[in-house]
Amino acid sequence: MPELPEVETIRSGLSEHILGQTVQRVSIYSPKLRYPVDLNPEQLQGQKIQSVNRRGKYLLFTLERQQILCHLGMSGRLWLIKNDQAKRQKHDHVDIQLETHCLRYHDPRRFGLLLTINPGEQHVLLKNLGPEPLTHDFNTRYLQKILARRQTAIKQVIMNNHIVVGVGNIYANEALFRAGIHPMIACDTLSEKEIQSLVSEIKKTLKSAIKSGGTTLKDFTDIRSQPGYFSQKLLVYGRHGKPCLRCNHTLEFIQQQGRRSFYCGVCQLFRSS
DNA sequence: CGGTCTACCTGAAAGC
DNA sequence: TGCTTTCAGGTAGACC
Repeated sequence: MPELPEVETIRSGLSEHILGQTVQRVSIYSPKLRYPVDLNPEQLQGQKIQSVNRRGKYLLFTLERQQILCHLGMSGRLWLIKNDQAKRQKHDHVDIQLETHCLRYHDPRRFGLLLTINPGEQHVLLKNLGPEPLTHDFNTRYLQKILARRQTAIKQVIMNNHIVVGVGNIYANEALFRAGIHPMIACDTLSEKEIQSLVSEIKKTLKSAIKSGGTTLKDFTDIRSQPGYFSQKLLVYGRHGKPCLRCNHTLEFIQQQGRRSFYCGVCQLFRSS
């Protein structure tokens, strides 16, 4: 579900409310996520939350003696609920009871994860991640080098979190449209100008989505159940059959690696290699 | 190493 | 109405 802007929206919302709070109790109702939840309630109890950070689509909660790594997968959600409203529903898997609120992990499809990181440990899931797209480490020269030694469609490259983190199906489609690049073009045929434009549009799209509080398609909300408003600014995602907002040509979609790619055949001309 | 495909899981929507 | 099929925001790991 959530891509970088949605995770960032959750991170900043949580930060405002839970920093400095002490864990009162941890309840694991169902440990069956992508990996079994390995949080240790006894160890966590009494620890203060010092920071909430984000790496790609991962959230990292730093406590006094441990860190908690969290990924929301496709359908994971984190809610902050007031203590008196804490009645459990289907697919609520873990509660972290704090002083004023309960931090609740909910995930119908169970593709997410909640894992412990011990001090000094470099978690294997974080080890081989690419640069953050909103830092200078993600730049034209970097992407140029990567693209030159690969032979696959450009969309797959920008969705590969070993190359750049945080770009999922929605923002890959949006950024490619804004850069005028067809999703199926072989990545090693992009010009320097196109690569520059793509890097720039990825950054701009993500920043703009963060500003809007993320994208709500079906059910994304922030920790207070407010939807994100970037859905109203989507130019191609989910708009197949509708007119391109730039040239009026009817938008199309193709299946690519099992995922849908939405594009405008006029604004994003295909060329074979 | 790089590229492609599958599996993990549930629910909503579409198709019949 | 109800049964079946398809699809969904992610990504590690198996395979070639």
